[in-house]
Amino acid sequence: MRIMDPNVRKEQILTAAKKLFSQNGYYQTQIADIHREAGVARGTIYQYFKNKDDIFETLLEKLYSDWEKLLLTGDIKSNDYMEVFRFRVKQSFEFFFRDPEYCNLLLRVALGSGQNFDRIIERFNEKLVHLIKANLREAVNIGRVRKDVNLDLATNLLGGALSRMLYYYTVIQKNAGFSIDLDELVDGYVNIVAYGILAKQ
Amino acid sequence: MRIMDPNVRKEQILTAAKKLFSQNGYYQTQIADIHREAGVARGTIYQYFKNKDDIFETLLEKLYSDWEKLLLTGDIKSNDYMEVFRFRVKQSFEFFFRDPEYCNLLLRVALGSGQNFDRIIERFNEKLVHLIKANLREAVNIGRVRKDVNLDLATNLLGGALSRMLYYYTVIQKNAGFSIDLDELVDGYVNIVAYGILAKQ
Amino acid sequence: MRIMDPNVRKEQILTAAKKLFSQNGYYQTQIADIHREAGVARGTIYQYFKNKDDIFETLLEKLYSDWEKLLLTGDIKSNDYMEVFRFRVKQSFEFFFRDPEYCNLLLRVALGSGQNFDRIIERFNEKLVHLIKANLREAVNIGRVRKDVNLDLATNLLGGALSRMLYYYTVIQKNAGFSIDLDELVDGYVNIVAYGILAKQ
Amino acid sequence: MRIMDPNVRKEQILTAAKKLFSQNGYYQTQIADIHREAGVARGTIYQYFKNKDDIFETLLEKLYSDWEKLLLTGDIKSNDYMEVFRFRVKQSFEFFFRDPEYCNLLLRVALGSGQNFDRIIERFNEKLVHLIKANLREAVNIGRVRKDVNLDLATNLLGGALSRMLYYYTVIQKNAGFSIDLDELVDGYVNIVAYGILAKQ
DNA sequence: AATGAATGAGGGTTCATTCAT
DNA sequence: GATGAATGAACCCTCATTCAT
Repeated sequence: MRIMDPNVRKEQILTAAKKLFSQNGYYQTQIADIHREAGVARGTIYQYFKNKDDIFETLLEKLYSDWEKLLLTGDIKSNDYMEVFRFRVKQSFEFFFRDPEYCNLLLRVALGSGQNFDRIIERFNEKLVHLIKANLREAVNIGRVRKDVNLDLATNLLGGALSRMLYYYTVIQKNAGFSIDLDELVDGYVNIVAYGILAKQ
Repeated sequence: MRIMDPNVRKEQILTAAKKLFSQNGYYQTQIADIHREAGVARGTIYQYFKNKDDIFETLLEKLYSDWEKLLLTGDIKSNDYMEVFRFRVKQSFEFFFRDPEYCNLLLRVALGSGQNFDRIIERFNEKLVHLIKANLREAVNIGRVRKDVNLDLATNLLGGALSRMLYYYTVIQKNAGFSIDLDELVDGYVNIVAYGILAKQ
Repeated sequence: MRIMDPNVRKEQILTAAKKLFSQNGYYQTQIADIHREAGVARGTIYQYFKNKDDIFETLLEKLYSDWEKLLLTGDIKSNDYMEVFRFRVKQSFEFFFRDPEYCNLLLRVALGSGQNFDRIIERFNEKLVHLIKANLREAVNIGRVRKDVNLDLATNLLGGALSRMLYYYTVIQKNAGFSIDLDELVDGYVNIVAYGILAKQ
Repeated sequence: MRIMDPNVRKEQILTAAKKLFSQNGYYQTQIADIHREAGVARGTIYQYFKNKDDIFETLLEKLYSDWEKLLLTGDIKSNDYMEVFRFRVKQSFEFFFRDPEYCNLLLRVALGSGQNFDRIIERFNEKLVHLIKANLREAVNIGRVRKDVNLDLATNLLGGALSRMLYYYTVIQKNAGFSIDLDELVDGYVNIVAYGILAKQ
């Protein structure tokens, strides 16, 4: 029994929980697993978290606020809409590449864990949608994006494509041991989204 | 309750299960809920299914085979690659519009239900990826699609965009009571994917 | 595993619970004790009762309704107020002599088990108080009881004396193996209450 | 928190415990509640008390010794048995009126807290019974009390009546905000016990 | 002496599955 | 085949107590 800085201890538990939730999902991760993985007594967990839900929510809240922070910082000054867009996309890739467990947690586990966490997921969604849609709208206004694109549709298309790529390249491929060139990915994404896949005639 | 045609009875159970799994997720749906919803005794369920997993898997297998059947039938003869692509996309929309519960089941519930069903999910994925990738490859070969697109990347991009749109328009919007013009959706999707979002300069 | 008439099974559980609650109190009786005593699986208990509280409450409700039934039946026709009073007192003694566990449950366990069951205890109290007080009031009106007795005070005095005697003679003495003459007890109680303890001068 | 006179600290804890035990009962009062209420660290409690039981027992012992002290002091010299009896009863009322929490603790909480404290409760009982019975016996001997009263029965009757009145007037009525005239209560009690409730014919 | 983080045995409850009817 | 009562492993959470600081 070693007394420890409460923040460190809390982090210790969260780290274990993140790993296990990400690996096995919410319902297939037991409190017993977490306390074992964290090297902490079972009861200790309940000094830092109200219950299992609370751990999971804390993880998601942290993910959300980290992401939000990222979006606020490191802004780019450019007049080219595509440049800005490219920057944002790269940021997201970097963010999730650094922490694939987060990626898995958000894009798979939380999504499928039932209505308990719908509210939180919704917050992510809204933020993402808002971000893309607002940018798109502006780009339409300045004539950079075609006037005939349906904003809602485009937003979902871009968002879905991004999510899937994040998931694929950070979770699936990385697990398989592939090394990936970030810039290549981002370029690939932006390119298709911008110009489509068709060859020029 | 009367004795009944085994197939009908099985269907009865599956229908109830689909509704509940889709609504509440795998772990938050109890056998008790299913038998109540199906109007069947608790024990009866175990005469048609080995266990809870089996029900869920059966549902997914059915979804898979229905989808496969769809892909085989109603083929289109056209020399235009985009025409074929458009046809396929519309098929998918139609398929999931007809049965939003399936859409939810596949795109949310199964995805987030842990490793138990990874194998099945993987089958879907492979099929979808193969479908898109094979088509893309051919399109590249015949010069319809740019040679510089990364096939893997494009596949994930197209697939992710499609999944998200399916989920958004069949589950989210439909619940909100919106009526949706299918052709508009498909056109929107194909258009962006083909030509990108940028305005011509 | 023997399937059994649900009412019998429920009674089986209640009987075990009554014994244990009465013996050891609410908090010191575990569900494990009850299912063992009842010769029933742990989970079975939850098919008949929502939770531990529910078992206890059911027991008290049953006690209450049995008692109520008793009070309604077997009425006596007599013009003598003391005769009626005597009859009621004897009824109560008989009731609790027949089931000392009930007596213990009500007069000790429920009373001391915290606010959870206050509402139910209160019901008993109100009924008892009402009963005594209403009778007293009438007896005052017809001039059988002194006009200068404070009704509230007398009610509590009579009730408290009765409770204590019930508890003493049904729980304590009976456990000690004494055999008791009911009529003697009732006479003793009524006599003191009616004429006091003082010798005539 | 500063280091403090051990007796003061102990008192601090006991005061908090008394309030909480009296309010919520033994099992529904947690050590956490007590240390919070006492404004003392959790561990500190265990420097003054062996365990939770010990706190409760200390409280009861204190109650017992306070009561004993009361019985020894302030004696009355009178040849009239009823005068002495009246004095004793008034003493008890005063004692519990001054400290309703004690009254609740003894008459409800301790009574219902299971066998752990039976021994202590028994001591109270014995003392009370002895007191009443001894006095009664003497009163019988000097011809003040009827020879035909059953001593055991009368003792329980008088004790039970007194307990209930104490509880009713110190806990229930006081909480309801009634102000009560002590002498009236005592007179009422003694009067009924002495002369009964019946009107003289 | 005082603190409060850490502990873990223990208890209530859930729920998939079995099986006597 | 159909039923639903019975089962008990499994899991979350509480809380009295300990002990390093």
